Amino acid sequence: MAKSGEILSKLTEQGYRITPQRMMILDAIENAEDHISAEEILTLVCLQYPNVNISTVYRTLELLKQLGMVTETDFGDGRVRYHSIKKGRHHHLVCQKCGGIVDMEESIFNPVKETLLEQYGFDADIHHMAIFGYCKKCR
Amino acid sequence: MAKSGEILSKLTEQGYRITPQRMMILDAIENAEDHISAEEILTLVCLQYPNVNISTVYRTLELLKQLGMVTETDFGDGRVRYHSIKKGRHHHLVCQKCGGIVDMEESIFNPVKETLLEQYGFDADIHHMAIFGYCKKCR
DNA sequence: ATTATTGATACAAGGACTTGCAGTTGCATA
DNA sequence: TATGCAACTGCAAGTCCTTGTATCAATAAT
Repeated sequence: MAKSGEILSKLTEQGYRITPQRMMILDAIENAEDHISAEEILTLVCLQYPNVNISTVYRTLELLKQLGMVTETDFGDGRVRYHSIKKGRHHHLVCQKCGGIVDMEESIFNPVKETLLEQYGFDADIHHMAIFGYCKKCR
Repeated sequence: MAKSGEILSKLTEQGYRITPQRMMILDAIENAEDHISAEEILTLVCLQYPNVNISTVYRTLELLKQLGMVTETDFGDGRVRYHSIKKGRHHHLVCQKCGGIVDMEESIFNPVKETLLEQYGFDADIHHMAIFGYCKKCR
C-alpha cells in the first residue's frame, strides 16, 4: 500500500475511517499513469477484491476531493477523471478540433484569483480545470 | 415569437431548418428570467405542444451552443443550465458554503486569454464559467 | 409530379453518476 | 476481548443526459 501514509492519517484525524476499499481506491489513483476515471479505478480495485461497488468508488472520490487530496477534471468526453494532488497541480488546454490536450501551469490563474479577491472578496478555488478552445495548429 | 429573428435567420444561413420545436425552445430560453434547465424548457414548450421530446431539447441546445447563441453552465447542483447570449455574457462565482451565486464580468479572463495565446498559441473559448470558492461572508 | 436525399423528430435503450436504505464494519471505550 | 454506535458499504432504484434507430417532413434532382 506504498507511501499513502500521510493521507490515511489525515483521514483518521478528521474522523473518517480507513477501510480496505478506501486504501485500494487511493492506491489506484496514486499509481495511475495518467488521469483516471471511476470505472478504471473500479476495474483495478476489483482485481484484488471483486465485490467492491462503483458507488463506493464515487463516494470515496467525493471524500478525497473534499479533503483536497484529489482533483476532478471534465475533459468533455462524457466522463470525469481524477488525479492525485501529490502528483502535481496543473490545468489542461483541450482543443475542440483535434482533441489534443496540453498541460498548463497552475500559476496562469493567479491574476484572476487576485482580481476576484480584490473586486468581489471571493476566494476562488480553481483546481484542475479544462479550458476548451483551439490549439496552435487548428485555429 | 418576439425578436428572435436574427437567430432564426442565422440558422437558415447555416443550412439548418427552422422547426416549431426549435422556435419554442429558443423562445423559452430568451424569455426565461434566469438561467434555465433542459427540463424547465421542456415544461414550457409542452404547455404549447405536449408531444415534444426531451431529446429534441437537448439536441437543439447542443446546436444553439455550437452556433454560439446559448451558453451552458454547470452550477454543481446536478443539472446544467442554459442562457441566451443576447441577454449578456458573464460568469458566476458560486460559494461552496452558502450556495450564493454572484455574477461577474466577462473581462476578468482577458489576461488569462492573452497569456494562453502568447505562451501556448491556444485560442481559449471561455464562456459562461462557474468558479467555485468562498464568498466574502463565508471565508 | 415523382422520386431521392437530407435533416429533424419521437421513442427507447444506454451510460455516468447519485441516493435511500438495510445490513456490516472500524474503532473508541469499557 | 467484547460491545456500542456512527461511519461505511453494497445493492437497487432513480436522475440527468446521450445515442441509436425508425419514421416523417422538407428540399433537391429527375
